[in-house]
Amino acid sequence: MPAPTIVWFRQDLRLRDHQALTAAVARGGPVLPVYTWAPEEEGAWPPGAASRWWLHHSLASLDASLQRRGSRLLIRRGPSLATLRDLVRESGAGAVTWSRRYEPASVARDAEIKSALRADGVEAESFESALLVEPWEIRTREGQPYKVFTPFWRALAGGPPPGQPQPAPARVPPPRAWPSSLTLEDLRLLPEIPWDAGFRKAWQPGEDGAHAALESFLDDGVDRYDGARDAMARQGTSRLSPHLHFGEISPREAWALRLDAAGRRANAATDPWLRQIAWREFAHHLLFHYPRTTEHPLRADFERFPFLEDAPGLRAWQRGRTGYPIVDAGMRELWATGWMHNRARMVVASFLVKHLLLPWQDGASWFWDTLVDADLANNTLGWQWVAGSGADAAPYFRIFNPVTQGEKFDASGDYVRRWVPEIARLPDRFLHAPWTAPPIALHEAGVERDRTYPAPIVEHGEARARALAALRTLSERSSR
DNA sequence: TTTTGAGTTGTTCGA
DNA sequence: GTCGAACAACTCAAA
Repeated sequence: MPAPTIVWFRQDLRLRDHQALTAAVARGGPVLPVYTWAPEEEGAWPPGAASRWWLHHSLASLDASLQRRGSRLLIRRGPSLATLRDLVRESGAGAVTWSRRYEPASVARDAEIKSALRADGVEAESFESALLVEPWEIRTREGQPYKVFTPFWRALAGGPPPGQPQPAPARVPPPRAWPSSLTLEDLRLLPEIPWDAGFRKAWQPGEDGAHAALESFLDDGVDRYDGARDAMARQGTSRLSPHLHFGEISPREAWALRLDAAGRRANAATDPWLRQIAWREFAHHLLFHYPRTTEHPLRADFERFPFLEDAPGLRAWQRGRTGYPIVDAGMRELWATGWMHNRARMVVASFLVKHLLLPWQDGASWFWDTLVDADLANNTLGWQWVAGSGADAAPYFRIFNPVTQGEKFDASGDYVRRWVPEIARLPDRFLHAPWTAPPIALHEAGVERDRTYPAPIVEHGEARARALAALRTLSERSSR
């Protein structure tokens, strides 16, 4: 009987299309699936509260899936290397397998663990899992990583199609005796104050939930995606991001399942939804190649962008009390459900960086703590893109007008009414700009300026001019 | 090497 | 109401 193999789970909480698991099963001996909780190894970015909530439920789901296949999930606390060594010793395991991660802290840690285990005489093997293509496999002709999405996308869509996803193993052979394990509750991932009621209604973490979400989107939403994804009140998006982040479904599965109405594989070059999957891919590749960008702007001149300090402004933004209904609706959706519509993310991010002139890093930190899909690569790319300091950055003049955005993408007002109920009775034409409503309309809607709902904390025209002036300081000084 | 065209998601202003 | 141009200059990627 071959020695046991340890499968070290991290952000790959699934059984399907899982090469590290498949390889472990193929070795023929018992398999020990383990999760090690080691937030201190995530550098400056240990999982936030919303992520921990998701993680708890996803681990529970993974354990249940393993139990249906004759196995279970071991849970331990880090440090990861010491924990894996303990398990090797306790079980007599001859090998450890895992799925690669690409964030700066993980890359360094995993390399260390791999060489330490090998030095111990234990086989250690990592597998691809989270991406369609490894970050070092796509390069420009110059051999550099892509910094512009469109050519990256052409290279990805024009390259060989991603491999076929593998099925889950029918059975995961257990060891004769299980080593000790913590319980999931021991990790204390769930909030002590029960703020998660909205989360439970909105989400089903775990591999089954991921496939349910994908299938309902493929049945129902994907063909309308291009037109519908911008409407904030509708479920026009796939809502797959947290499932992808935790690896409950692999991008290869998403890619492979994407069939057009006639049942053919969708065309990678033209499918708008596959393009979004490619953005995720792009973000991960960029973070791998430019690990400093979690804190530092990719474009160095933005180091001296004249951001302000404004604690009350930041707090108003976080709490959804800026006086701009579409901004406040987004921020409150985030707080209540751990998620925000993508269009709303752009609007609130632009508002923080351009209207309030607050550092994008402040926004990134808040999103990190509050999003269930908080993902270092996506978060970094998104914020730098909005700030104008990143790859393929928004042109300097792209400053969202929160009123126009609201009128365009929440024309019915359903989104604002849902998340900012105190102004719900305002007529549509004032809903996105309550300060323009005449006193009688406010009165009839039961809105009292500054008491029911705040007046705008900055005036759009002034804020826009101020942001443009701040951006101009960069080009002035650099051209000298 | 040099040149050329392009670059996710916008807004405003004036005709 | 609709439309097109202007809004910095720069960097990237490929020819």
